Amino acid sequence: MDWHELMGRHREFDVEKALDAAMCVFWRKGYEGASYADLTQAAGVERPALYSAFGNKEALFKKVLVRYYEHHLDYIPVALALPTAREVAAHILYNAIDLNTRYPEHTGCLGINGVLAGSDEAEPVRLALIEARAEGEAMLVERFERAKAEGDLPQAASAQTFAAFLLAILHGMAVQAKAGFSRETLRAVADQALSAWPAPK
Amino acid sequence: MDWHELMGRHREFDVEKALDAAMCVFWRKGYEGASYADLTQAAGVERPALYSAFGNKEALFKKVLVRYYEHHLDYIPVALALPTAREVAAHILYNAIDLNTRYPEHTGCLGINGVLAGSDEAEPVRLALIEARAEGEAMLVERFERAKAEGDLPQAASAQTFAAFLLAILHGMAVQAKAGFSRETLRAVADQALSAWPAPK
DNA sequence: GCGTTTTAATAATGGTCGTTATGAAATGGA
DNA sequence: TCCATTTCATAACGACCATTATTAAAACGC
Repeated sequence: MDWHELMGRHREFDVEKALDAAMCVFWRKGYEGASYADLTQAAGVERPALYSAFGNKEALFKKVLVRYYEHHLDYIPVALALPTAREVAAHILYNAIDLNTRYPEHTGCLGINGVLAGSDEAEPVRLALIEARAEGEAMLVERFERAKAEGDLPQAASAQTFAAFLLAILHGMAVQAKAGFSRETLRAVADQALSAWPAPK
Repeated sequence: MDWHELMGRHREFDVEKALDAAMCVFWRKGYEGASYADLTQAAGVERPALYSAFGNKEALFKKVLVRYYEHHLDYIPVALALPTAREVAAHILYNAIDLNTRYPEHTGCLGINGVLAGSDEAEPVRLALIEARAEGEAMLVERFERAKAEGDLPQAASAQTFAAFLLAILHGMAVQAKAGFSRETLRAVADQALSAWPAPK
């Protein structure tokens, strides 16, 4: 490699910095929502320079994805080396939480956002969907408060937590269904979630 | 209402059918991935007819969303009326699974897909992301198989199920982070998930 | 310094997007 | 029958999209 650096004009921009800039844009706006104008502006590089360095938009996103796994999902191999499965799960979960909330300008996960986020003019629709889910969540919270009052859930339990947990499972299953998971697998996920449920009384 | 039906030419297409057709398209392709050409073709209606009946693309999606809640999420109020919180959760979970897998041409949830799915030419990227998650899932399955061999997970447990469950939580938390959930709420969700984890030995 | 090779910058390409004039056809009231 | 009103169909609009010719500039080996 690098044999081509011996001749010709040198590249004037930092490839790694440009890749990080592109990652920020994709992380925030998603794949389709990120226009090439956004990417070149964030990288401070003209269009043909990005093309010659990384290929087209799809190739650039895939390079960004590799970098994301190497630089931000490096806690996963660490977790996999832990002694117990519970520690594995805990390590992954807590590190994912940190990653999802560390950068205010691009929350969540690049992989999910990559196809969940969208361009700016789609924001009203995103907000409408978020609001719709929030209404559902509020109904669940109210219902679980009633359950506490009826002794159906322990007094120490948080209705808000149970609602958020249930919604997380629902969102996760929806993403998995989109990814082609079988009904039986989803059923097993749901049963596993229910096994965490406190017994009545 | 309907005062305007007394005069002028009558509408020649069924508004409800057009709304259902638009719902199918949005469900499969997401909001941004669904072009107005897709919508008019699916509805069998010319462009200005859709505009005059429902407004622009955003207004049409919101009308579709209302219809989705009324026609496909009607199991939620039913669930909320069940006697125990566990039954509420179980009813919602199982009905969501059915909804997510009932229609092969538009799997998952309209709400999630609305901002998760995309247009056809973004499919290579979707597949790349799905493959990346599948690799992570495979690593988790392998790790949990080892845990079973080490007595860290019960022999009766399914490593595949635990991996799918953990991924569902991760996906759900990513969606929630994107929706603005606080770090503390996500932490509570993770702890709730871990409370379902079987104890070692 | 010359020639070769690579990058940089400007600008243009074809295509698709969401949205909308425009005018013809149809309907009911007067 | 004629008018007011609404829908229908064709076609066009400007904007933005991802992608690339094209030309100028820079850096090396010789």
